[in-house]
Amino acid sequence: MSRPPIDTREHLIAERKRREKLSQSFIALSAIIPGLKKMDKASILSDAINYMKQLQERVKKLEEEVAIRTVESVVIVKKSQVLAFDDIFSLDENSNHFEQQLPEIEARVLDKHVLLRIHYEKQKGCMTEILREIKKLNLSILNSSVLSFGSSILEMTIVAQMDVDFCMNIEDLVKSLHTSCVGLDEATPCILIANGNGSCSERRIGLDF
Amino acid sequence: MSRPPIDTREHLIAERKRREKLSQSFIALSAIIPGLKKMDKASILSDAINYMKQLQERVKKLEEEVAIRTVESVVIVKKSQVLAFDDIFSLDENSNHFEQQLPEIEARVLDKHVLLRIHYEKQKGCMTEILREIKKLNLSILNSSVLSFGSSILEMTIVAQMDVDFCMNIEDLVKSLHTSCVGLDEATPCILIANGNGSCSERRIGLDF
DNA sequence: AGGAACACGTGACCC
DNA sequence: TGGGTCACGTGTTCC
Repeated sequence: MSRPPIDTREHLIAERKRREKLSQSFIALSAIIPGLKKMDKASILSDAINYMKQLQERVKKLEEEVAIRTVESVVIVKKSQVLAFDDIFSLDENSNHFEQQLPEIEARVLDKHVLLRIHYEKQKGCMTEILREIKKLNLSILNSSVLSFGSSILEMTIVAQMDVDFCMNIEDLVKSLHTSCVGLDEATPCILIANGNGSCSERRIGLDF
Repeated sequence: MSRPPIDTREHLIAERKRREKLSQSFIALSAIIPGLKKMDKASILSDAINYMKQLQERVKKLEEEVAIRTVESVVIVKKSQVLAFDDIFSLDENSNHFEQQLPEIEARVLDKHVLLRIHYEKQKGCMTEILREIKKLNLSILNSSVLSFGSSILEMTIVAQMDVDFCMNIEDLVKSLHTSCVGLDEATPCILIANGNGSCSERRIGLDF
């Protein structure tokens, strides 16, 4: 208490500066709050609080959503393929460079079901071979579809159920199928079946599906 | 100017209340700003401003990312997704969050052929509606497949041929179909058809496929 | 009118 | 010791 009022002038202008600074901050704050009608300090503060809480919740929700979408999106594509995606965009979309990264395999799991999608180059008997590989992995095929895309590409979609002794994780499943698909490029034993009408049909050995 | 200082008391306590209210607001504001060290008013305000701007930018970026992940397909994968792939494997693969990001649409082109893959939640009539949308876009459907995945998800694969007047790029095609799929969530006109045997079947209006 | 909001100058307090 | 911050009471202005 009791100080000599010598520096009252300095104190005065210092306090003015401080107030001015605070006022500017209030204005700056009000400027970034959307939909602010009342511009008095109390309103600015309370609206800032509400708006900030809204933003925080929104960020939280969006982050959760992005995390979810990150996990789910594309599920498991091989890194070697993924890294090649950048090149795709520099190319003409109508050109068919897709084959160069085939086969492309994607898997996703829902409870005991597995959805497999295999995009690959047509080869004789490859479809049955793949189904066979899937069965080997303790998956029971529920239904499947094979669509021809262009003249040389197949789009195969399979829904399968995990058998009780299925124990692979999804990544290994994809890797295993990928290996199997690539292995099809090498010679695989075939036999020719006489159809009785004079023609022949090709058939793989040991097919049980 | 110059008012009789009759009501100075009321004025005094009113001003006190006002100040108290402002102080409380400052405290409340400071409470929701993370990492705030200095608690003086100037710091609270400026930190609030900075933090709020950060939040706004973050929301904007996250929204963009979610939009990208929603609209874009696996083929048209953005780099931001690709870079996140490493994280996928550290998460629980068996959780089924898939429904939350549906529909997922993928398109790829090969000469005049288009391969469409639509992964989405089952809804009455959605399949025919989607086929109809595809036709609207000047695409002739060559063949299609619908597989049920789990109890509520459909995996639809379609190969279509571009009509002579097809002129969309692949990205717009995906966006357009996405919009259509999302639109199916809202009410779409249906009529009930008497089957003659006393039962009824639901049918969409205006189907031409 | 009379309530509400503001800026001001000042005394006190704290590193 | 000062530079920075605060709360206070007051005068003024606006609706």
